[in-house]
Amino acid sequence: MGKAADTRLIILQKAFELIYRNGYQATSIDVIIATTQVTKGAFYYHFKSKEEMGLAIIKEVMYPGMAAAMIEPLMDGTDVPGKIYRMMEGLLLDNPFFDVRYGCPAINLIEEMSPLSQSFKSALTQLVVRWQHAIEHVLTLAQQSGTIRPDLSPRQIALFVITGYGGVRNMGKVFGQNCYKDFLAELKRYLQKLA
Amino acid sequence: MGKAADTRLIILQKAFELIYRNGYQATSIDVIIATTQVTKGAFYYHFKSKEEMGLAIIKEVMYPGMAAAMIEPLMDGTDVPGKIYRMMEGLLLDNPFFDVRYGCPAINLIEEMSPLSQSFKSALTQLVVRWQHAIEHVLTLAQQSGTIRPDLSPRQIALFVITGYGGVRNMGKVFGQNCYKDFLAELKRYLQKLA
DNA sequence: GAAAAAACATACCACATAGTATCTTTATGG
DNA sequence: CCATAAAGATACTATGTGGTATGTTTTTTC
Repeated sequence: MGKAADTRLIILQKAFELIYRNGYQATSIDVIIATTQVTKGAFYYHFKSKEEMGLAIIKEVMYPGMAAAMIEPLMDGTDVPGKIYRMMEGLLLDNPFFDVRYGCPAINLIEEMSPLSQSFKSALTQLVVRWQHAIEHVLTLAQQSGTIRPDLSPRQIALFVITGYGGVRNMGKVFGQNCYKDFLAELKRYLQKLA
Repeated sequence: MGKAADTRLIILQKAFELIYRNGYQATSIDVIIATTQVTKGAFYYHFKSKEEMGLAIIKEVMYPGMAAAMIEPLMDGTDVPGKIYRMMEGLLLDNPFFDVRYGCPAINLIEEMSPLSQSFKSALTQLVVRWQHAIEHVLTLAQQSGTIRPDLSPRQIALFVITGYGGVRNMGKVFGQNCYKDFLAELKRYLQKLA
């Protein structure tokens, strides 16, 4: 990797962490360049505005990250409710980067920026839609192979799972880690009843 | 009501709306006093800081509001799953103040401020705990009267319902009103299976 | 190895921010 | 009706903000 591409990536990653912990609007360019040791000139050479940097974070940091944690775990294996459950468990309990106090970077950004910026909203909608479609897809396959009931709506179930995730990330901020366990227990019960 | 108490209330209500739409940190004192036509001197006579105003909004505007919309609908009647469902439906579809684009004021504030301020976190935890206890309470009663299964955990179910709410408010920001309907349909299915 | 472009550095600007100091007006109790 | 305190108005400050102008250094290209 060239040195220029390297500083660009440093900015994206550090800014991602700062925004994750403090919010997009509360993260100033000045603290980003302070923590990255990158000067303002370098910053504005790589990004023409703060918004452009924010969108790059979504597309270049969050898209790949969510694919790894939210979609790949659904790929192989046949026990669909089990796969969905373990994907959720992995997200909530095993991911070493996520902190219960700060929730989920994607959910945080949706919450803060969707109403304020159409560009952010579009990029974040993409992200959620991909996840929903992945869940919906494995549910449809399970329905075709007869492991979950045919009268259920995969799209509806996928949405329900996703809303549960978004909500428990929110509740975790006030209740702490304990509510992750309770949520997972009830999610498991819910998923088992799909059969 | 005295004139002084009146301006205090005006500030709380207008600031509540502004924060609901734009977030707490993005809502400046200057725009609050501009939209309320209250001078800065008057503002700082009633609140010693922005944080004190924020906490007053939670306690004096949000507590009563949530009691009316989230707890009272659970009070009378016997069909507990039905009451929980209608409470949720009322919140999502009937409440004329809430706007799908801006989500839920309480959820927004939890998302933004819980990690940043212990005072906000405490006040907001109170709010959520009260709701959870109210739901848990009616579920326990239903369990005692035998209308829902005895092996289920009311606390766990209450948390699951609340997380669903928080999540769908989040998803509404990207998906719009449609996902409210889908969520409600799946919630109804989930609640009926508690019997 | 020099010209050209890419990458970075520094100093600055206009504006917004929360909060304060100091004043004037309005209500209230005797 | 007057003294006193409550309520409100105005001007100001220190700091932070995103962004720019204008430089210097480093890398590429021929």
